[in-house]
Amino acid sequence: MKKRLSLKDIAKKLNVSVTTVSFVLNGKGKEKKISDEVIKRVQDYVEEINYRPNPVAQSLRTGKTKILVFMVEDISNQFFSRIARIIEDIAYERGYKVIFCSNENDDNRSLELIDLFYERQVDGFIIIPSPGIKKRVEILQQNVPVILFDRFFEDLQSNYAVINNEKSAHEATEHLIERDFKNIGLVTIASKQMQMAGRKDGYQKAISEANIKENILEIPFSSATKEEGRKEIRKYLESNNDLDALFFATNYLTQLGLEVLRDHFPNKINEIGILTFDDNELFRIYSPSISAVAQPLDEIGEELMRIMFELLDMKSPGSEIYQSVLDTRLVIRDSSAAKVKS
Amino acid sequence: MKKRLSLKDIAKKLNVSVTTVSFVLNGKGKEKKISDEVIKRVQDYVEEINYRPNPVAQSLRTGKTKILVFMVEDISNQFFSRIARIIEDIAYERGYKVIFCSNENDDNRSLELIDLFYERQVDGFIIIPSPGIKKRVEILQQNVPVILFDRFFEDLQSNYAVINNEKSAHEATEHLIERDFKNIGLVTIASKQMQMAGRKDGYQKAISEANIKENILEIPFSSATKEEGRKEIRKYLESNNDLDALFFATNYLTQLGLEVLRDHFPNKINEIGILTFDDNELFRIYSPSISAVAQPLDEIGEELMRIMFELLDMKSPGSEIYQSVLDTRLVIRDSSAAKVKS
DNA sequence: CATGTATACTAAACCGATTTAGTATATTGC
DNA sequence: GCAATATACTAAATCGGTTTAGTATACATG
Repeated sequence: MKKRLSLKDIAKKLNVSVTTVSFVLNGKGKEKKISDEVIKRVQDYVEEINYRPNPVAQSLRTGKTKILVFMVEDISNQFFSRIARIIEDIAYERGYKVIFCSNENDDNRSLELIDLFYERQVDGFIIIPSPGIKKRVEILQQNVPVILFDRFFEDLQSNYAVINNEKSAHEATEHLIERDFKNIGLVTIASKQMQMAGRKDGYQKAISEANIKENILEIPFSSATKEEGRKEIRKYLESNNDLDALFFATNYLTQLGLEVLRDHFPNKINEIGILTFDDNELFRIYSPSISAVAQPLDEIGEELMRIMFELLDMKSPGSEIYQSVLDTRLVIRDSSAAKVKS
Repeated sequence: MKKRLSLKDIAKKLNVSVTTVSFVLNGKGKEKKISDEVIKRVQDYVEEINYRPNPVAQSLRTGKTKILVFMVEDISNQFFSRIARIIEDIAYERGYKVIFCSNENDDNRSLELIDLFYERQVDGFIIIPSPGIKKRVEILQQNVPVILFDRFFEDLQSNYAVINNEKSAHEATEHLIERDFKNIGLVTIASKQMQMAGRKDGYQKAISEANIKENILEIPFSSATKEEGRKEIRKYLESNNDLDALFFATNYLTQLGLEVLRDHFPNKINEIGILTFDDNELFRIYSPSISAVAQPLDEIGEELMRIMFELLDMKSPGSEIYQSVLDTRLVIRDSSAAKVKS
């Protein structure tokens, strides 16, 4: 494979200066008073040899890399990889590449990754922030476009696209109440993260409005291994025999819950109402199919990129703030059908 | 945020040359006869200001970007995103970043992406090749490390890490036979891709060894939308009422199959044996839990990266070929338990 | 005819590193 | 004491673009 050609080679071949070629390539021919004849010669030759400028050199000079970073908790999680896929498509259409990375919701990892990519001069960040990186985000967004999603910091002005967790959980709980469930348990994780708090609030609000009693299992975050989680849920179900519906605050918990039901309460699965936050294939295919609060993945992806391009097109970062709160969709399936009471 | 410092700034500050600083930073101080005193002064200052060389400039000069490309059909597919996660971790440990991209199993998209990233001077490619890119892979691998996975081209010498599809399908089918299933249907897609062919071969071999009759549904690849797929499977089940077990050749088909069973043959799910290629959460959690041929995701990821680093550490690309065929694990769950025949 | 202003281009600086090819001084060998 | 070698460092080229600041020529104007 022959060596790649450079501007210099082209210039030499055409007997013009590197500058001229560069101007033409960047569409500044007219503006820079290059004659039509030369413009055509350059364009034709460039076409002929299928020349493409070296992006690394361009990045060095311009400080722009046409690379965006998409940082989530764990890219192997459906929710994140689905959005990743959407973002990838939109980015490539505009000539941007995307580097995905997983921060494990760990502050140190997040900070390392941010530094790493900031150094690499990526053009923008889309981040699910781990709890303790507010300071870094604040500084970062003064230098480069940053958009948070899934959650944000209440006391930091920043760009974000999130869903309305409280409203969604409220509606979902109301749905269960409408379907005549009277003793609805919420299974969540003990976490101060805003999206979890919002879901809990929504649940509590609907419960108290209906004048029934709340019943919450908060699984300690530290003991959130699968085994521990299952144990907690099992204990909860055993000691709350009168529950007639379960609302799981994340898909992860729902999966644990379904396993527990299958393995230890096989009859209950068709007697108890089940509703989950975050939809995925599993819940659609499961038998019974599981009702779910579906986040609008396409919308989230599109919104994130819409904001990103607004920010990229602006001259001064930080001069305007974009904040989107999107609505979820309640997907009603068999698991929340009113049950025939025995 | 103050401007980032460059080698020049450091050199000026310390009254040495840029060259000296560069040598020290690259650990060539001793070799280049820089005095211990100067080495220390440079190191201390660099430490103090927490200087990190500009990776873009380094890339321009060295031609290396420390970026790898991981190209799969669709990054939002569990199978791929799980491997992506493993690769990400290993790569970062060695200072490499990974760009993930989805080729949709489309040749044009694959070629575009390859060109795009080759231009960007990425250091290596890990690729699930779409059917028609053999030529490009052949050329590519002469210039940069390339490893194929999931499938490869039979008539092209290349690095790859794949699983033994035939053996896996053979074992899986044997397992069903052992469990006393007598009329085992294979549901696959009509595709000449080697991994699909291998799975079919393994199934057929086991069937003929057991002296029972084969029964194959090949869903045309073109009509492989969800709706079409479900229709095909439904028709198949209706017209093959005597099937007592189903072996799905991909997890995608299994999902369709489970839906069809749930919606149209609700009793059959517990009467019929079910086995799937490619394990995932869904199958573990499903009720009944679904037996599966599990690809060793960690091993695949680790093997890919092991080979990648071998190739990266070599001076001349292409001087050695690495080919790995990994074994799968048969995860036996409830769906393949011997059924009580009525 | 001298001056001003378009036109059509180019030389050279620059981005920030790495690396080759030196140079100046000190030390060693004979 | 003088050439050869080692030591300790540096100037400048290079990677491949973009961009600033010119230059040379043609043409118009008073």
